[in-house]
Amino acid sequence: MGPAGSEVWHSMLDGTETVLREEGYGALTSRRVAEVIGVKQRLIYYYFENMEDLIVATFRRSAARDIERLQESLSRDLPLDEIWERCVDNADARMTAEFVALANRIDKLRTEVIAYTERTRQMLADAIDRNVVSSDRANGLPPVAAAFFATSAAIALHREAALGIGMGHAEVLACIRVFFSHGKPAQ
Amino acid sequence: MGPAGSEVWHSMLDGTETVLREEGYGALTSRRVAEVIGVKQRLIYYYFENMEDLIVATFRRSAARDIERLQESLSRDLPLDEIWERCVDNADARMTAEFVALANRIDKLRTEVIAYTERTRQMLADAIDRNVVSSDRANGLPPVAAAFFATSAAIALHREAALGIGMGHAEVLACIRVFFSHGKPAQ
DNA sequence: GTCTATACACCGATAGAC
DNA sequence: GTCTATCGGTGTATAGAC
Repeated sequence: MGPAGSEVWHSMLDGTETVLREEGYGALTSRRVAEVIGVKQRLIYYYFENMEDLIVATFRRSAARDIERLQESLSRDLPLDEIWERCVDNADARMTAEFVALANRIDKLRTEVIAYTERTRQMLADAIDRNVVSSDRANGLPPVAAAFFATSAAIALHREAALGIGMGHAEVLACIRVFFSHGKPAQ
Repeated sequence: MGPAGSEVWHSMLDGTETVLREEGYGALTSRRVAEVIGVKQRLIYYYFENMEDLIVATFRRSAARDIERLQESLSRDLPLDEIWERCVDNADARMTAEFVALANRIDKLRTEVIAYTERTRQMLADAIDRNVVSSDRANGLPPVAAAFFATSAAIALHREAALGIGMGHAEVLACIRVFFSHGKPAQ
């Protein structure tokens, strides 16, 4: 077994991300990852016991980075609209969708995806709760629902944009910006 | 080539839907579809030139049914909340997500998915426009954005439920019900 | 119309040289 | 650590009997 955390190890995770993002999980094979990063297929199995382990490791690294970045945004008490910008501009939305699809048949990955989803939803809901003025809450939109709508919209926006659909996107972005700009300015 | 519209032809589309819904597009193979409907794999290629044709035919039939059902709901001037119930209770939401994933790599399918998405969004937006009272529109939620939020939320609800995530779902459903129950009663 | 049988490509994973 | 070579399985798609 090759060393986890080494340069080659990281490049294998990079290759996995690239294939997932650009070609989807149907193209995610050990041969394809090896080709993308310029090594021989056999080497994948020196660093990982099997493909599932490689996939789980890739998601773990990606999720850890995401949560770290989100925490950093929140700790600096950024205005909500900036947090939203970081969510929707996240180029990994397509990749995340592929991970979710894979989670339906890889048990170890499902556990990770569930934990990541619930963790980030709670973080986003807490941030909304701390920052959104009460008039918005009077509209009957609890923070956790706002977090859900925002992330599900972000995912759908990316998915449709990838297909070439733009209908209603401008209106949706405008609505979310208005909602998130109702946050109190950083104390 | 076997006759399109025959009993066997329809059962092949049924099998494709079943596999997509229950196992995802990673499991969608000619062998699997044949097994599910109880015929030999060779027969698939008597009725369809290749797998892509089978997939496109399946989506076409499913989309046509969806639009017909939506039209029927709208023509009877059902209250909005009933239309929403039909959307979110639609057992095909999982299947639709798999079609979208497939559309990223099957050109003929992408065209169909785009047309279907834009058509149903317009229909839903029009229905909202006709039925939602003006106080809701004053909140800054254009009909097309409401249609987008509702469908993206419905998709995310199904996707997360399939993984075993339920966080915030009750709040989201309550919000949508409240919004849609603001519709005027059928004239 | 439906079948058996099969060609060929590519998959995950492993043996073993260097 | 990285390689060549290969096994068994499974995918799409086709040949040809009945």
